[in-house]
Amino acid sequence: MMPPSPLQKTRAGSAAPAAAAAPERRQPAAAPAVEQVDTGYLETLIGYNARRAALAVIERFMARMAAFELKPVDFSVLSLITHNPGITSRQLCNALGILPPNLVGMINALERRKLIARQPHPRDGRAVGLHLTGTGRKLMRDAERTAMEVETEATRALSAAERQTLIRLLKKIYL
Amino acid sequence: MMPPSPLQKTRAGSAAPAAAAAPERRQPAAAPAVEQVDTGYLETLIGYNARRAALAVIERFMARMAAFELKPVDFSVLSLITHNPGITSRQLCNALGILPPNLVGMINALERRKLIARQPHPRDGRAVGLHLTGTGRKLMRDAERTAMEVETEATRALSAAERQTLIRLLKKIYL
DNA sequence: TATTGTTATACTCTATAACTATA
DNA sequence: TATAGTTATAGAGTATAACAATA
Repeated sequence: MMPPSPLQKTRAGSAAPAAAAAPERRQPAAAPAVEQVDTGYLETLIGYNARRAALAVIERFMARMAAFELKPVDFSVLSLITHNPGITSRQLCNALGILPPNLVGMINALERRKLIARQPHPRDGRAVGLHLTGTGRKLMRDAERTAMEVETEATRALSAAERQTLIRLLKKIYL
Repeated sequence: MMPPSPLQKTRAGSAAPAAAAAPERRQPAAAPAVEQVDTGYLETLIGYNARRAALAVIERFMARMAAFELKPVDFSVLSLITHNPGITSRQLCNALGILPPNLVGMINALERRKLIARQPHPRDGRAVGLHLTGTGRKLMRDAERTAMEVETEATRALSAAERQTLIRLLKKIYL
């Protein structure tokens, strides 16, 4: 997806030593060169850190879910259908922040793969209820187990308590 | 950017009560309707929470930075140049996970706005050092102050200690 | 009149191949 | 030969307008 890059840290405020190999010569007032990139300032920002962390986890998630031919958004859609049988397209859009025109293709593709089936909505003739097929249920059992494995791998550096804390604090940001 | 949607919570595992208004009638084996979308399962996943949180903060960030005509990536680029005068395009790409072809247009646009200037690299004839202009420095003083205000707004629900903890845990995920 | 699902379409973001000039 | 910067271009993701069917 994106080369995450080591992001080596230096403490902020340093003016970058120009030439490490020639310490004796007085340099003219030339443009300095950067030896080690200082990302200290950006790393103080919640948005920067949250995005980097999300990308790191999602990259790992994508690698593992490729076996099921599921992108993160496909997994999210199937997961919501799994736990909300009969959910409508509109409800999916609202829950996931997807615009209706962009969901149509995903739903059609999942239906072509026989993972989901459309059924008439019991009380609203405009809406269509979405349901997993047997094949879909089987796939999602495996996919959700894999998702849990990804969780374990991605949060390997965290204790169980830290993992709980992280999720609690993230929810306080976006809820 | 994206309607974040309230994301009302219900506890997981419920099979969705079909008709709230007609409790007496025995319903035929029809497709159920979903009254309240249950996102409980997705909310147990770090990737989901990190992405939602990142989008929430970035949305707020974009709204405030529009006054400076800076998108998040522009701010990141200018901020790295600010704290690393003489940084090269390649170093920017590595630090931010941007592919070189996609950085060219951004750099050109910032140069056209007289916010940055290219200077020859002191030791590598292929590379170009990037520097802020006076205008760029002035803009970034205001922009970084605004970024700090966004931090305060976005983490309003967190204590200072929680904010520190959140950043520390996020770094453990992606570093 | 408002809403669900849909089509068409545009815009942005991200990714790959290939070129040039310098090392 | 390898790397920095660049061009062109393809693909994925996200956005708005407008329509038919139903409420």
